[in-house]
Amino acid sequence: MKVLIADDHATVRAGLRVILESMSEVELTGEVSRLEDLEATLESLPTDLLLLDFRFGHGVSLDHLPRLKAKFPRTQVLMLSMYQEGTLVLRALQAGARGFVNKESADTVLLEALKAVGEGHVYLDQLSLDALAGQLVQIPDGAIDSQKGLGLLTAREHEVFALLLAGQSVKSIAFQLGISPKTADNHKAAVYTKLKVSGPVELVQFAQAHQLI
Amino acid sequence: MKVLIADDHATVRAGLRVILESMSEVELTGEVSRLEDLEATLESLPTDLLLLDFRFGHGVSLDHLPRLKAKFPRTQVLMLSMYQEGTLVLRALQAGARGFVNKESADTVLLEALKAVGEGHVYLDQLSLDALAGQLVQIPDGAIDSQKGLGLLTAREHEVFALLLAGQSVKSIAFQLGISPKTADNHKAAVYTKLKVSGPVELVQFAQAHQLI
DNA sequence: AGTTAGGCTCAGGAATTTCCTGATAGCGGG
DNA sequence: CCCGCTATCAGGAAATTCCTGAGCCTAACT
Repeated sequence: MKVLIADDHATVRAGLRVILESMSEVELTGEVSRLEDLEATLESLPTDLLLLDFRFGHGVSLDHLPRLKAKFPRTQVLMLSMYQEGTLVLRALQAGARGFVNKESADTVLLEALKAVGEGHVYLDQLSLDALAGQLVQIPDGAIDSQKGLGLLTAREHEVFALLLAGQSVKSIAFQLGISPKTADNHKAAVYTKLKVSGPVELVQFAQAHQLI
Repeated sequence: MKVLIADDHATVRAGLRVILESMSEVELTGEVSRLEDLEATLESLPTDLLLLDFRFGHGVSLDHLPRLKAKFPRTQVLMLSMYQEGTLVLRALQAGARGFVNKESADTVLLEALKAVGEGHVYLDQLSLDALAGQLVQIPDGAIDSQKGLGLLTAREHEVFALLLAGQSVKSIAFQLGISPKTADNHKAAVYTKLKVSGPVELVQFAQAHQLI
């Protein structure tokens, strides 16, 4: 099985190389460090399996996946992600990736993934599978969440919540509502607690998850 | 872990019983052979994991899943299918099932599945995973390039950007990247400037607008 | 009526984060 | 060789967050 590595970071490539060498079926045909070189390399090196960094080249390599798959249909793509890219697993599969493995995973996971994808199967590590399933669920959270989450907010807290989602600072929220910044701050804290979020990022993501945005 | 078996066929139930007995963590609390008895049994027997036949009671048990999940949210459902129900894996996950295993699979697969689902993870056997991925692929028209502000980010800034979207604090980002909090802070500032956002909320919204989450 | 509970308001103060500035070092291209 | 870019670090002022306590009002319950 001819494998090509595509990752910006030399250290990652080196690590992958070591892991791949332990697999007799794998023949590492080359490495690519820049997105610009990827297509040309694939043209010159027939490749069965492309180990593709999720954030390869500046941007999300996902965007290029459909084109790659169209151009090199017999090359299977196994995505490597540095972080927990959660919701992007679905899009990766939709774009034609055949596997998704976090770089934190044990070497054995990567080897399993290589084997599975090489044999024409799909492979997702546990993190990605859980994330994907979470994405797909569309039924149950409604009843529970509306009570455990948004339903708990008081009127004032709802206002603050909405203004926070608009990107307003606590100070300007206080001004708009005609209350003290301290009070607005307290409302924000109450919102955080009730929605079980611990920062603005999670707050927006909560809203996004509940289609409030 | 309290497990309940729901399957029409006595032979299947017997087989499952044997397999389950080999797992020390599992406590088999009961068995249900008729769909009509399922809800009543779940009410009387607190259940962590429901082993549910895909074709339980004449019909597709999938249809009842959303209601079951709403009524017994803490009960995780592991679906057992007799045939290759391919296209239905997606619907099962959407309906709230946490796992899908074919009865043809080896006993070890079922045990793995039980363990994973019991620990809060999702489990799909190879057949189901492949089927699911097949369902999801959609090779779209043109590759979408979302490289407006993103292209401006350096590699390091991309990493920081990704970690910020994961809700991490600057401090923990610094720790993960092995750099000073001050440096990470500077990277964050650079990201803000280049993406023309002025706070975490706008940052997440930028990501959302560019389909990065 | 009295009591209790919950919501809204405010603020003190410590800890933390942000924001701006300056500075050093490596690396690659002209 | 110098210049620009990147990565690194840090100082210090300003702002924000986090935790805590507290007063007031209304609604509900006894």
